[in-house]
Amino acid sequence: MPELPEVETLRRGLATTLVGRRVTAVTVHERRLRRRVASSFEAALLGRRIEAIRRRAKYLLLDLDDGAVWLVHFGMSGTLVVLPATAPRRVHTHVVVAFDDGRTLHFHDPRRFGLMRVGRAAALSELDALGVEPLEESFSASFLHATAHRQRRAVKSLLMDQRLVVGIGNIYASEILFAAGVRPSRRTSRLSRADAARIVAATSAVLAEALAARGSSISDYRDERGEPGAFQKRFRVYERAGAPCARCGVVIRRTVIVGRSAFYCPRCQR
DNA sequence: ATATGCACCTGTGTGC
DNA sequence: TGCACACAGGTGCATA
Repeated sequence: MPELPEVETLRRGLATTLVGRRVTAVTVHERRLRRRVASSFEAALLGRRIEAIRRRAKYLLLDLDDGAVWLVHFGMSGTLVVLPATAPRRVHTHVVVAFDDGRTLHFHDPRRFGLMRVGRAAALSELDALGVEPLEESFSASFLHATAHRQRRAVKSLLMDQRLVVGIGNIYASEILFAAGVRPSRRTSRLSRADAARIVAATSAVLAEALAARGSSISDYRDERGEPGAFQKRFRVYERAGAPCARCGVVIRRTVIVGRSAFYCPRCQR
């Protein structure tokens, strides 16, 4: 579910309520997530204080006062919501963590593609092979062009490859390529330096706009207060197959690239 | 080494 | 109404 704008929105919201709070209870109702929740999970969290909350790629990292990190990934359908201690858990609420101010954090994930574990930062292998952050300067036109030039796959698959650049998933890949005027099926080997520059500029513009809208809510995504984002109202191409392009009026198309839907305007994107 | 396919899950919408 | 099927904000492992 969440891509960078959704995870970052959650990070900001959770930071204001959870930093400084101490864990008073941990209940795991279902251990079968993408990886089995370790039997040591509860003990690793119990009694710890949250010192900071960071984001890397689509992962949330909660720094604990003993130096360990509580790592969360949301898969396709995961959410984290802050609720009163009395709130009932839902069918797919798999983990409930209580804090010393009486609030609880519910991890809800119907499809169970999410991840929840605690470990030393250096031992969290999920973070090892991640690429550059798309809103940092290291994601530059020269970097993208050089990387793209060495490969010949569809550019959309490159933008979604977390080993190169992180945080961009299926929604934002289509939206970024529309903003850049590049067709998602374009071979990376045929990207010009100017194309790369437009993709980098479009990436920061689209992600910034999505962050300002507090992310996209199609079905599952909610922020830490249970509120949906608003960027789905501003989709230019995603899930708009058959509708007219807002820029030129031509009908938006859907195609499949590496097994995922891609949406584009056949006139605005070449 | 690099690129694709498929598996992991549940829920929802569509068409017969 | 029931059923089959396609599809959904992701990722990691097997396979070509």
